[in-house]
Amino acid sequence: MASKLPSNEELAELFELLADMLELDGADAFRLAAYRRAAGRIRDSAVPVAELARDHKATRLSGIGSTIEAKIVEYTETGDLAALAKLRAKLPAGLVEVMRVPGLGPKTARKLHAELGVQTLDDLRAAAEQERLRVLPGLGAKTEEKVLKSLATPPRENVATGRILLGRVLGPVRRALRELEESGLAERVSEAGSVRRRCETVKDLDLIATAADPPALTAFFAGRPWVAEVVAHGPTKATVVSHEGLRFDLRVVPPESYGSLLQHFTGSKEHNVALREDAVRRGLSVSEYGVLEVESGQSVTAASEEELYERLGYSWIAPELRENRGELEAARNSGLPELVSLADLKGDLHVHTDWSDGRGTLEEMVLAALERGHRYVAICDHARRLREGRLERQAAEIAALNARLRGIRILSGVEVDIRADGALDLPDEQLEARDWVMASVHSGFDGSRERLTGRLLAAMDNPHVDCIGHPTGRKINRRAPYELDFEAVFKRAVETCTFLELNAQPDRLDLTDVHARAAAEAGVGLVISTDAHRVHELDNLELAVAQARRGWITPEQVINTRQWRSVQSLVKRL
DNA sequence: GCCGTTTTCGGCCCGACTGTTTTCAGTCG
Repeated sequence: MASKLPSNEELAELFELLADMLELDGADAFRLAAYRRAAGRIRDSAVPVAELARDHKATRLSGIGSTIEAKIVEYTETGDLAALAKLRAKLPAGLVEVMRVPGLGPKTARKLHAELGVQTLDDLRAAAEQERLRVLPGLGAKTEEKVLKSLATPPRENVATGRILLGRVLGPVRRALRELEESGLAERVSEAGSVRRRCETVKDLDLIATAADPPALTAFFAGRPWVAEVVAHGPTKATVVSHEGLRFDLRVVPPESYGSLLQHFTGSKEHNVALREDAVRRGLSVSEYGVLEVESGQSVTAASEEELYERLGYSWIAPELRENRGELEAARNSGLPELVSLADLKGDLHVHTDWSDGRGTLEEMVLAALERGHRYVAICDHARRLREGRLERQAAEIAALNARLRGIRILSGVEVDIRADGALDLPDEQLEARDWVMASVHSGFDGSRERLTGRLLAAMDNPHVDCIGHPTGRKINRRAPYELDFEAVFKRAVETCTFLELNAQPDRLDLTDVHARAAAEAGVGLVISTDAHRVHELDNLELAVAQARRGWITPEQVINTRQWRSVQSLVKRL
């Protein structure tokens, strides 16, 4: 049957909803955790889990057992789950939102529904306004006040996408860290949380420090000129909001448990839970303060993360890997990959100029690339803007600049559109004349999975196409990726020696960490490039490197860690 | 519901904070 299979995202949301509803229904907490873990696992998977389930292979993923596999099949075949329908009949759907109001939870929401008939956020607001919440045991005037405040402040739409692009926060975070270091009041300072793990989007910015005089440090921090609002300010903790609207959380911790606390606040939650579960099996109890040997009652603190991981039998794990995607096992068996770093990259293979929609001139972009230490840069303006002899004129200008400049090789590249029928918007003779060809989809994103996969396969079959640009077309927070048969794409990429891009635009980061990892495991060569349209966007490279590191990518798996001569030896031959 | 170098049954991370409470349940990260 060729009917459309649900995407991983759709399945993940399905099981999250099921968990939410079960939670309201008072189901066993471990059962909920199991559904939520499975949802995360499905979202993280690079292959369509619906397909795996159909073939009875989904249980190979840890966290997915026969019950959940059966539910995936049921959903695929019927479009719904009987379990969910039963819960829907019992509980109003709006109650899930009520449960998510800060300070409330499943137990309280259920009580509100049973005792006061609350079904929606509007019901909740009315009940709080009429001071009816306080009649319930465990709730009081404070709760009413809190509920009304959180219902009034953020418009609901923004809550869903309240995550900020990594590219927007790295600068402000570094500024804050530098100021803390230069204040003379801090001994050790580090970023923590999701920004330290270099997640593609983040919510709060966590900072950790040690200091001889903690209150002086938090006071210093709360008094920075870029602080627009001090949300909380105590002797060891300060929460502030910057003028850019970024929320910073500084914690000052005792030096002897710096390692434990940094590890704890770096997360992820999933990583920490798995680490602690594993420790329990070994008779150890891990908390943010140290490691307790349960039997002897002996407790040790860890001043560094290295010490902590070593104590638990692991080698140190790079923050980007801490997502419970196999890193703990690898760290126990000395199987962690050597991760690619920014310094490994020798050149940028996707840069625009004002020959198309870029803002910098050819020379400005090239000089900026040279300043950043690149040995080569591929100028890849849009082919549709280089008609009527402009492509050849640009090639001449590139040749002239190459003759004039030392230390960097300018490649005459081009970015061609992959049209709806898979054809490219430049004839083969013109492609052949260029040093480097990126092919990308810029239209028709809403086509079927078969159709978009077919377009990419056709582009890869072209003998002049070196690399597929931003392969899934997603824009974080704005546009979902188009659906692809990744297995087929990876296979064809290997067969045709076509590379796949890991695009560094802050809202693209495409391929994602998960797909980059799957591609590399399939043997696909990856290109990490900026797609820069302005000089300063050349600095975005580090965002894509971070994403690659989150995908376990090694320097060897990235094509542009090599000198141009070696890259040339890897591209497809006619 | 998942899972197994103590287990196919009986476990499943840990601590802080809050509001409402005289010892704690619920929520949060």
